[in-house]
Amino acid sequence: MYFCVNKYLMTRSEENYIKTIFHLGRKGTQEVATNAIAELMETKPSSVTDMIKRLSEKDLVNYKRYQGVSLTALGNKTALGIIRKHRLWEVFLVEKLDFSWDEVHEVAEQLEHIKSDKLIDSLDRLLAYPKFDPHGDPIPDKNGGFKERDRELLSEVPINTGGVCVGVKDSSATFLKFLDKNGIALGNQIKVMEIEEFDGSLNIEIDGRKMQISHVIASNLYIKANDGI
Amino acid sequence: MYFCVNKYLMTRSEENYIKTIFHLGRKGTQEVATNAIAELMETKPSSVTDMIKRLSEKDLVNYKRYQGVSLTALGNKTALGIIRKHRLWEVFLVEKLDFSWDEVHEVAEQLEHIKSDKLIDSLDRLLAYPKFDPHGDPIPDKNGGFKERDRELLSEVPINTGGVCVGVKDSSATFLKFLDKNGIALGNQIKVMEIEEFDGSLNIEIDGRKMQISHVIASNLYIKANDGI
DNA sequence: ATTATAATTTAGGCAAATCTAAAAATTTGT
DNA sequence: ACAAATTTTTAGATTTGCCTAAATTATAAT
Ligand SMILES: [Mn+2]
Ligand SMILES: [Mn+2]
Ligand SMILES: [Mn+2]
Ligand SMILES: [Mn+2]
Repeated sequence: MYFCVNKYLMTRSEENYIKTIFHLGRKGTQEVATNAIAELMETKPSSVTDMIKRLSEKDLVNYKRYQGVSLTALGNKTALGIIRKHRLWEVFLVEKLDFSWDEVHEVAEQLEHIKSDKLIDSLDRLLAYPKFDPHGDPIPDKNGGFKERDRELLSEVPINTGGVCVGVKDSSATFLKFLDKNGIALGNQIKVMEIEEFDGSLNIEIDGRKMQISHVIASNLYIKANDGI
Repeated sequence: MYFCVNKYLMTRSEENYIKTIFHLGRKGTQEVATNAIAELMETKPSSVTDMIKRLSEKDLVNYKRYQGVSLTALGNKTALGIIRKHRLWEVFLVEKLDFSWDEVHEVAEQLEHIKSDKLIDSLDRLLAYPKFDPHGDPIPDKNGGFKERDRELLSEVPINTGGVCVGVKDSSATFLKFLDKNGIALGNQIKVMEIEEFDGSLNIEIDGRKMQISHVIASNLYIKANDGI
């Protein structure tokens, strides 16, 4: 098949594999391991091998036995398309249907597989072309254009650093509900006041209010440091 | 399986069969034939038999070999849930995303399978609880409540009858585009002025404008007759 | 009442996506 | 360098959903 724009022929399962490989490929720059895919997708390595072969057949991934897998240009573009849909739907659910940020992911996992360019582009327009999803993750544009916002983990910045909370690393419902309960949200001004040597916990000031958070919490919050004067 | 609320375990294919059986069951009051299902779903009778057995196993349909099939109470409720979703999504596409009424069906066929009560009920609220979809078909409420609007085919009403165009029987893109081209839309006032004996074509007045339409067209337009004084 | 026709079901097979168990290749530890 | 541990792949089975071809049952025609 020459020039196979296979976007519309892909199964849901294939799309989910491509998306997972994309996410795993971002972290390390190297090839993605079969076991890593299996673990993240809660499936068996043998199933992964099967699927990888099919994806390789369709020119979505580069694959050599025992050597791990990586996305081709086509695979990458496909992944960005799915992620665009996922994140736009998440914005829709929050902005238009009053979902909370811990409820959107599950439904977006389904909606991201709906096939219609017109649908997703109209949705984009309805939402006024948002650049970030409810968890602070960037939304690829129509052409897969991606602006990775420059941000740092709260746990990694030096003392006295102030900035805006712009994202979460873990976007599990558990963590998000924890943040809600403690009044931590995207957009808040956060300043690191003190770091406990003993357990790495942080004393922070968040929108003027003082509180203490564990290292684990801090290592799952992204801030964008305030512009130095 | 006792008390199996299987709504969330159903496959897309199963849902499509249930929906088709529902639609076919509405017309004639009797059992639905295997061949009728196969034809409407563009599949083979043997495939239908296969699926019917599975659905029967799950208590969604009543089935006796060679005797046709009908929905159980559970099957009926399931069908109404899917149709509710389909039609609400169609309204969404037209009202919020500026789709035209001939573009919505295909996408709604996909969206109707998204599983989330919260999603569909929020969508219902966003749309202000619409009672009819863009083609004039009634939208079941949360509990499957259905108000079949009383309406008649334009081809069946006597001469001089006037009424509002409230629906289409055929909602194929071809027919809908034809109506667009000829300035016929839901909400128009239509009055039958004359019926040609030769070919059954009708002279009508539509929102004041006179035009002639074939019998085929008239037999695919529903009107609600004006209240007599 | 047979026979012909039509509808439906069965039998057997195939592709996608998964699994378990076993084999093969790679990596690690000494 | 070689054995042990780990990772990955293969082999073979299962389920869903579909197909073709053949058999069965029901219906219509004479
Ligand atoms: Mn998500
Ligand atoms: Mn997100
Ligand atoms: Mn429709
Ligand atoms: Mn409709």
